Amino acid sequence: MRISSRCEYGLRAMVYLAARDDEKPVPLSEIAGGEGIPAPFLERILARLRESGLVKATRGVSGGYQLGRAAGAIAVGDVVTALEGPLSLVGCVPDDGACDRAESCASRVVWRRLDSAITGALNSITLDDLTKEAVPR
Amino acid sequence: MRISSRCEYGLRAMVYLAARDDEKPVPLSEIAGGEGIPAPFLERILARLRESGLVKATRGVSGGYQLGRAAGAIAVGDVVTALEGPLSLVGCVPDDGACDRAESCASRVVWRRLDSAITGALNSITLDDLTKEAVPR
DNA sequence: ATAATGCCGACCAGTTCAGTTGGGATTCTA
DNA sequence: TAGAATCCCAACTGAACTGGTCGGCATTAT
Repeated sequence: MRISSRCEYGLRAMVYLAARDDEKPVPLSEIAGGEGIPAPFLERILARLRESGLVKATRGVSGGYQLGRAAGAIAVGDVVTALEGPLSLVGCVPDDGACDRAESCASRVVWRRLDSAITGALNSITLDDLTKEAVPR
Repeated sequence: MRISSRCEYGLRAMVYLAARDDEKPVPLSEIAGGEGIPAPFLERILARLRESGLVKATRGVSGGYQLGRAAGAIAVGDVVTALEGPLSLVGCVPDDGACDRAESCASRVVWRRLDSAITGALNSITLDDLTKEAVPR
C-alpha cells in the first residue's frame, strides 16, 4: 500500500500554489523547478487537477496555474481522490451487493474501519492548514 | 488506493482458520472451497503467511494449515504487512534522510498522519476480535 | 504402494506507473 | 504582426505489479 508519485507530486504542487498565493498565475515551469518534479509529468498531473476544478489555468504569456478555490476549502482528500480516483479500498465497502457473502464476511469490518480512518485523516486537513504548518487536532 | 485481492483473500483465509480452530490442520482445498478463492492462488498467499510465521503447515495426508499462534495474538496489520510488504505510504515517512527537503516539506505531515491512522486501525483488531464479530472500540 | 496433501518455480495476459516526445493552441508584448 | 511564453493533448515506452495458471516434486498417513 503505497502513495503514488503522481499523488505525492500533486499534493506538493498544490501546497506550493497555496503558499505562493497571489493574484498572478504561477507557470508550470516554476512549480516543477521549485519542487523538483519532471515538468511534463507534472503537466499531466495538473491536467487532472484542473478537470476536478482544484486548479484553474491561464494560457499564454504570463499565464500559469492558480488554486481553483480558497486554500481553506480544499482538503487533502480532494487532491488525493482527484488524482487517484475514488479511494475505496475494496469493492465491497461501498456497495453492499457486490459480494454475496457480505453479511457473513468478518473481514469487511476491517476494510470499513480502515476506510473511515483514511478518509477521516485526509479530509480533516486543508491546504491552508498545511501552509500554516498548524495541522489541526 | 486499493486493497489487493491477495490481501483480501489472505485475511479471509486467516479468519477462516481462526474460526475453525481445532487441533487438526485444515487442508488448503477446504479453505479455498469455503471462501471461493482460486486454490493455486491461495497456495501462494499461504506461502507468504507461512514465511512470516502467521500460519504453520503440515504436509502429507490429513495435513493442512493452522494459525501460527493464538488468534488473539495476530493483528490484522500483521496479515496485511506479511502480504503487502511494509505499509509505508511514501519513502520519506520512515526515513528522514530520504528527501533533502524533508524539513520544509509540508506534505510530509499528511503522510505521517495518514500512516498512523492506517497502522492504528489495522493493529487494533485481532483475528480473535473478528471471529467474535465484536470489534473493539 | 498409493493417495492426499503441501512446496516450488516458470509462465502469462492485462494493467498501472512514471515518464518522454512531439506537436499543437492561445495570449501577451514588442 | 511576429515571436515568445505558456498551457493543452495524444501517443509512446519500459518496468513493475496483479491475478492467476500449470506442471512437477516432496512428504506423510494408511
